Amino acid sequence: MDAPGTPTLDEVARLAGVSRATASRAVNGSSRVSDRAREAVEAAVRSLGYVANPAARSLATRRTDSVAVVVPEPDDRVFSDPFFGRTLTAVNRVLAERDLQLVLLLARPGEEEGRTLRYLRGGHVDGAIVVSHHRSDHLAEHLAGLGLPCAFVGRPILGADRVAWADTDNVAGARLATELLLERGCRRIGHVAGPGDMAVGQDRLAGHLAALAEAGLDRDPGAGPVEHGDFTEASGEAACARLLAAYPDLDGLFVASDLMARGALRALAAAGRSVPDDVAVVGYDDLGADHCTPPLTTVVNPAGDLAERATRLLLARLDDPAAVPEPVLLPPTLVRRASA
Amino acid sequence: MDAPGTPTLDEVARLAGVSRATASRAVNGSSRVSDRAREAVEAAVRSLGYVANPAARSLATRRTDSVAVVVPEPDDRVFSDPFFGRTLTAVNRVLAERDLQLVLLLARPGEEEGRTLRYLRGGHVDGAIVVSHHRSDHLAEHLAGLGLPCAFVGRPILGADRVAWADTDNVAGARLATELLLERGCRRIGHVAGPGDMAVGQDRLAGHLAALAEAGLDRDPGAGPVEHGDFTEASGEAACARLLAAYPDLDGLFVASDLMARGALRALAAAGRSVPDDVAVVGYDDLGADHCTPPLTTVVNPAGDLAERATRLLLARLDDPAAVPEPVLLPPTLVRRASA
DNA sequence: TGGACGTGTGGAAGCGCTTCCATCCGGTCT
DNA sequence: AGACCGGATGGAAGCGCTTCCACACGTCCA
Repeated sequence: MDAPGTPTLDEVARLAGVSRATASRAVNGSSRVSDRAREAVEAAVRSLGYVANPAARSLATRRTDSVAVVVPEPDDRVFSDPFFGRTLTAVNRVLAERDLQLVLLLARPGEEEGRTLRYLRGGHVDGAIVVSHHRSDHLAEHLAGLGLPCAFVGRPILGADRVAWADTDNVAGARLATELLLERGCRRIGHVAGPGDMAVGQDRLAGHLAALAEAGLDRDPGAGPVEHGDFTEASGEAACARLLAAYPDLDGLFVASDLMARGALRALAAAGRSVPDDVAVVGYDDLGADHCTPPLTTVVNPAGDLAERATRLLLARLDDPAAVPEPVLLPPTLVRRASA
Repeated sequence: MDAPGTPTLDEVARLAGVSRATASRAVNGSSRVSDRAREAVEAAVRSLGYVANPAARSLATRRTDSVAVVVPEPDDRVFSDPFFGRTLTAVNRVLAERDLQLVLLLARPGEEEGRTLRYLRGGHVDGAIVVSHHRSDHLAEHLAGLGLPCAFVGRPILGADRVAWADTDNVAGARLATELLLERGCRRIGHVAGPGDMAVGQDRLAGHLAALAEAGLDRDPGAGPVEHGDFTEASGEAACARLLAAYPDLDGLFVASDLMARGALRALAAAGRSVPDDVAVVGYDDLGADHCTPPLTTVVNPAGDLAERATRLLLARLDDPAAVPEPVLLPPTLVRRASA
């Protein structure tokens, strides 16, 4: 790992004519160092090209100065869904403010959360941010049990009271979307829902059904034009096709994510339906929605904000492990474009 | 970083009734351990839930068991260009075989390579894989100078003889693409090129020009219908628009990446040109090319293979630092679809 | 039967850093 | 002038692990 002649703090101290203790204090910007000593050390550091050995430092301080971002999704989704791009970008930016390194932990297909959990327990990181959490991964409970500081982007479906999290109010957002379709006069409204094992999928479905119920369009739970996707474009297309097959007279469609909505638009086009005239469509997320044809009316899910808030919650935990952070819940807003 | 009561190797050894040295050997699967001792240690590890402290291990072994992937691009490109997704997925898979952790190092906008270089020099990782390297980052030279084992995905533009790399033959690929357009009968062929400060941009341009020259369509270097983009969809659209404005009679277009080609198709549609009848288009990469309208004829750039080959080159270097690996150069192939 | 050899084991030395604690020093207060 | 104080400093312990080395103990062969 180190180049052969990597200088150590000892050599810096010797060159600067101070003890290793003082050199360490100078390097770490401690106050209890005279200007004279500090300058000597700084000069020595420069002339030797000294860089502290992170393993040694970490061993002594019991900190690693790095934070894991855990994404229990296959890599291809992470690198194709703009939601993750936004999220990781924001997390990275906030962590960089404090010189913390981001370590991306992806679930690899076919493996349980064992490997990830082992990594987190192994003391490789000071804390974790969990992004796309599913019911079955039990991450909130595991992490709370571990005592590892953590924060969730999106309310955890289990153990939400034991960890910090930031989310948008997905129930309210879905209600907004559905109400818009109702106002437009749609009466046979379908829903391409997110995964049933994620809070975001459940909440958007719940908000949608609540709005329908208020409008007197009750339906039996579990019945009606609802098909689940997994937040990929392909799943949105397939779900929409199933919906059209079962309910050919659909006049409105609420899709639980813009990426799925993009797939749905393709299915609608393939079925010869015009949007919004035959079927009005509302998406969710406002990620790439303006690049669809037609541009998508959607609910804003401020992924960057959310990630930043979650990261700051984590930072607060790192600063003061005793602090019990309040969850953050942001209000949704609707953006009207051409599709509804 | 550690939970308060994290068990140490000492406690494992005590519980197993052996010395710490033996416990260490057992944990690391050394051969020089009796079955009796090994089983006792394994039992102790299980009952205590022992996980080795990576900092301590790394300090003693001078290894970190992690590898950096360096991408000198802004995060938003990394998370939107499918090329990176493929690449990172493949690297991650190969590293996982050896239980190496991937650490993603993105250039943050507005900062020089200082931070990245500091990290690499700091001994945080055992080696590095560099993905989208530009002339000005001088990464090949820096890394070779550092003595840090590394491998490049895509031939480095400077210092290619000092580091390991894997690439496809981009000159040959561009030639293939251009020849196809020529065979089709195109005579006024434009090119949306990649960045001029990357080997891949230069090579694809060179192959294109070589094919034109062979067909007797020489042109002054630097002149003619060539516009550069930066491998984003938006830049492809803009470059194509510039091309159409300057050369309204274009009948063929070779675009140096599929993502840019997608943008180019949009520009062509906006200009009312039909593809392939008015303008035949060939892309490069075969990433999402089949999802374009019309589906894109393109040159296959096997991003996953490339990344895997580069990663294996790195692993070989890690196993035997003295080994001087041969560069890998894969042949390109053409995929015909509707656009040309 | 004695030496050579191989195998499993433990003691102990470090890896490079931080930080507690004792010490020292110059200045201030009484 | 002496006690006192606070800031700067160095010595040394220790973070948890690996690994060199020495040693004990059989085994095997001459």
